[in-house]
Amino acid sequence: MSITMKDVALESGVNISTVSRALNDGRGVHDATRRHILSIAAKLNYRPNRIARGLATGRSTSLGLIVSDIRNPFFAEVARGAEDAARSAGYDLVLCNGDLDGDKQMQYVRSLMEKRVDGILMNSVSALNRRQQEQLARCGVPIVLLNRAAAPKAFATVHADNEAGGALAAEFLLRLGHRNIMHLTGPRRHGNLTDRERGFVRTLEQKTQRVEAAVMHGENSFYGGFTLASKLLAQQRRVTAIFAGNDLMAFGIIRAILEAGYRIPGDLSVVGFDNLELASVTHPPLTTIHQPKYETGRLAVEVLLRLAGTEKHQALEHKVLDVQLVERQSCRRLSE
Amino acid sequence: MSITMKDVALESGVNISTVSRALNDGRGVHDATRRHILSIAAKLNYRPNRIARGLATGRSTSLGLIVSDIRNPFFAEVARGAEDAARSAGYDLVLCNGDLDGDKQMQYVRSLMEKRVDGILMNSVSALNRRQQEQLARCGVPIVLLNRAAAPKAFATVHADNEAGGALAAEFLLRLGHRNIMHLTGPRRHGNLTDRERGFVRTLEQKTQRVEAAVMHGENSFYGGFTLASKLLAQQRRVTAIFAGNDLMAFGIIRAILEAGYRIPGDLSVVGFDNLELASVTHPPLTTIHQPKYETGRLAVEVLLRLAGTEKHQALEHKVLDVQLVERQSCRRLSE
DNA sequence: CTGAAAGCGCTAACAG
DNA sequence: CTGTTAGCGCTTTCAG
Repeated sequence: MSITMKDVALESGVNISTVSRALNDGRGVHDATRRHILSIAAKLNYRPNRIARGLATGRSTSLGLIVSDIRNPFFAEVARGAEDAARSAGYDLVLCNGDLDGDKQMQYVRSLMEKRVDGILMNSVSALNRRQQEQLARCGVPIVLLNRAAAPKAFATVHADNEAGGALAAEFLLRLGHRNIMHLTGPRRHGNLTDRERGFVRTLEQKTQRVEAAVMHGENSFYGGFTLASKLLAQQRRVTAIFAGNDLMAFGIIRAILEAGYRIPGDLSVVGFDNLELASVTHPPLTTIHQPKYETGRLAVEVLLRLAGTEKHQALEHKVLDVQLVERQSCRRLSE
Repeated sequence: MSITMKDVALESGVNISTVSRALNDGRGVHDATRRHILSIAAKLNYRPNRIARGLATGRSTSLGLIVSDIRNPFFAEVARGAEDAARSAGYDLVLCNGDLDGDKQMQYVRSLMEKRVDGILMNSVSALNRRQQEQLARCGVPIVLLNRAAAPKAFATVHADNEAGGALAAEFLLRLGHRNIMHLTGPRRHGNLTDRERGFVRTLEQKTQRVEAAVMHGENSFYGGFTLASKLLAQQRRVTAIFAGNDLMAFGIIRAILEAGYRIPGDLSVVGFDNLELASVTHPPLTTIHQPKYETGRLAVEVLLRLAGTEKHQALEHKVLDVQLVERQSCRRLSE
């Protein structure tokens, strides 16, 4: 079929193992023979078969990336960072959409392990039950998570400081004079969103007594935000500001508010989380908490590759990235 | 290290090849022995090594997906469709970001071929020069493109009817009474965008004589749209409507218009292309040409898998998917 | 510095 | 229906 090392060896008049050495590090091969072999390989247009190489070495030079849904712009950004980092290290990335479904995620993990990936980057394990998490923890492949781990010693993690971000949002809204604030977010027990919620609620509670803050949980998506906000507006509660679990939900919230005939920030202020590129395209442009998404993906594979290098998959790193408030035009100062 | 077929064979008291048969189709194995082997395999928690399998069979059960940039929501949607289809056929998807860069794309192709992927899904080949395209055409792996092929006999294709979409946009704007229309789009010679432009311009030209239509080319991104529109507005030309190459650019255009103090659709109408989920979140909601993105990805993988099945990679299919106008609130009828 | 040889884990004839 | 036997293409000791 295609050109193999054997062909190159035959043509070069050397042994196949010499070809192997020449083509890899090149160490321990006479410089002249190495150059000769290289030129023959080029002439024959030799292409290594990485899958054979993988069988022999036990490594596949590929990584798995399991995100909830690549259509979520946050994950797309992370994926890009991850792919760039993987690629520049010679690895490639297998994309998986876990849909926040424990069984589906485990299927992906199994499939990736059968392909002998050298590491797995995972969105979150909060959709997995106890048994699944343990199974994952001792699967023999390094894993890094994109949210805070429940069990810090089981997995490495790389994520933004979600709790601080939630606190930032709360402080900002309080500073503007808001006292009736809702938090519309995704499902309970969703790693990162839960941390944001905690930071937000805690700050509200400790900063002042006469604050009404309530949380509504829904689907983590554009439609989830839309639905939640529609429900809220129908209740006619006196709310002056909304903190969304993320920008995607904020977009849905904005849409619902505008469709209901209210104005932003005139009637309602809203702040998001993520700082997606499109956060500046809404009307009004969205005030939001910025987190370094691309960087998260990049860092996560760097950590992963470091783990994949060592024999012991220990020395788990836990990187937390800074967040910051990006003030645009979706919030207003409340008159006394 | 891990459990292999040999272990299962030893434990079951049969030959390794019987294990192989039992674990695969199961044909030609006595039902009782098969069940026995399966139970042993389960007990031992046996996991097949797909990379060894790949070496033996010559197939890897994985596909490559090369898109410009997964952060482009259009590609994210396509990728999701592709991944779902691949997964349900037992294949997995290797993600690559080609960045519209010919050399980078070819590097990806080479890397994918070294991993012996069974097929490649590619955004476009218009960034490749003649030599690269030919090289690609005879690389021995089935390829399907996501835009109209310059050489229809070299690659299979799956894409929306971009030319019809461009025509649709033109007809719509003309029907509303617009006569001074600009088309702001991405780089020249960008497969799909070029087709849209052609349909748009052709329709304008043949429907009426006294129409001014001009095209401005820029970067295919949010910022590209923003920049182009800013430039246009600075020129003070009398334009009443803008057709954007796609929604992402339309978002940038909208942002620029609003920032310059104009109103949509009061001062300027704009229509996009793609119908991204977020097209309904802008203010005003964007009128756009819908194309089936998820479906495109799904179909493309199906075509690819069909090609991967046959020995001869011929019988190239060319699927064109319908588009349609989605009227929202970013366009107005011109008073006489 | 180079060659010979064993083997990674699985499949696929070919016999029996 | 099952066992034997070659490999798939490459790496990696171990000798020379």
